[in-house]
Amino acid sequence: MATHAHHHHEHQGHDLADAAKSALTAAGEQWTDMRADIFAVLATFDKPASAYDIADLVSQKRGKRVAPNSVYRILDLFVSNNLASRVESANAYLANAHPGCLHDCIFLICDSCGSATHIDDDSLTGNVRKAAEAAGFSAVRPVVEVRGTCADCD
Amino acid sequence: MATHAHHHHEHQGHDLADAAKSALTAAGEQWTDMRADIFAVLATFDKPASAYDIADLVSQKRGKRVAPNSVYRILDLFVSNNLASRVESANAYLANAHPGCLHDCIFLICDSCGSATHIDDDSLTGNVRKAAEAAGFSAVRPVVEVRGTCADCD
DNA sequence: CGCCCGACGTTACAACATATCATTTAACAT
DNA sequence: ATGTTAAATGATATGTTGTAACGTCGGGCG
Repeated sequence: MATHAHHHHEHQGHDLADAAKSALTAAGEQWTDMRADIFAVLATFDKPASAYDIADLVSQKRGKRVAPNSVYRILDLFVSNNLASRVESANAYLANAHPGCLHDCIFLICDSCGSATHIDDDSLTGNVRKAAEAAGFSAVRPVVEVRGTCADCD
Repeated sequence: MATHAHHHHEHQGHDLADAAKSALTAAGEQWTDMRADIFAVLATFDKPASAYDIADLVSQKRGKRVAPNSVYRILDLFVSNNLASRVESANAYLANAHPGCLHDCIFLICDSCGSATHIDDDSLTGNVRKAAEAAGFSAVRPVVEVRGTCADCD
């Protein structure tokens, strides 16, 4: 794997794991071996990873079966703390490249190769929030995803 | 439930079923008893209905087990022809109040009561499409949903 | 009639998610 | 060090959602 291409403020590899650890501990949660392993595996994916995918890989890595429910517990924790996002239209998860920094994420998922790219557009998601609030909704959490075909698969 | 509030151009009840039938036949598809039953059941819901919910109700209605499989097939057909929409964040389906008329729908789903409301905002979804296309995606299908708490549950 | 094709039935299974309770580990006071 | 408590994880079971594969039935058409 290449070493750097440090772009604007995104982490990757060990750097990313460190950032995740910091964000989680800053939130008063523990950074356990299990959590580290699950995060590490999740971070290797460039497409949304299902809890079962992760469970399998972590099981291999540890030489001991890790049950899906353990993975779900930790993924939920990650999502709550912005270390990861759930991609609703894929029933799967992605590591967040900028833990601790919170956005309403927009995901583009390629129906052909399954890869996902992530864009932030706060004005766009802000408008989604506004529209929901105008309709009387509160505590809103936008889910903005786009299914389509990526440039590589075109 | 109130009786009317005929707003701009939405169908309901028998009227809606008729519109659905027209739209489907216009697309060269058949309007069978099974399809009519499934659509009728789907249209009774004011919250996203799972394929299994529908299967159960249609089974009752017909006095004969209808397998989820059959329901999925027909729901897929409905979705393809704009008679219904899939709500990704709920793994469930909603009848479309204006069959034949195509929009990128925005759904607001209440986490408390589960009800869903539907809004159209073509400029908003248009911007989502544009953002995806700017990122090199084609044949895009926006998924814009908002989880939150509705006014009634507030 | 014989053929094809679309719709639906049947069965089986794969994939995703949660509930419940037991066990282990960490934190901390005694 | 040891007991107490709460958090984290393990184990098992089950519930929910979604597909695959193939069989049957009935209508349209040569």
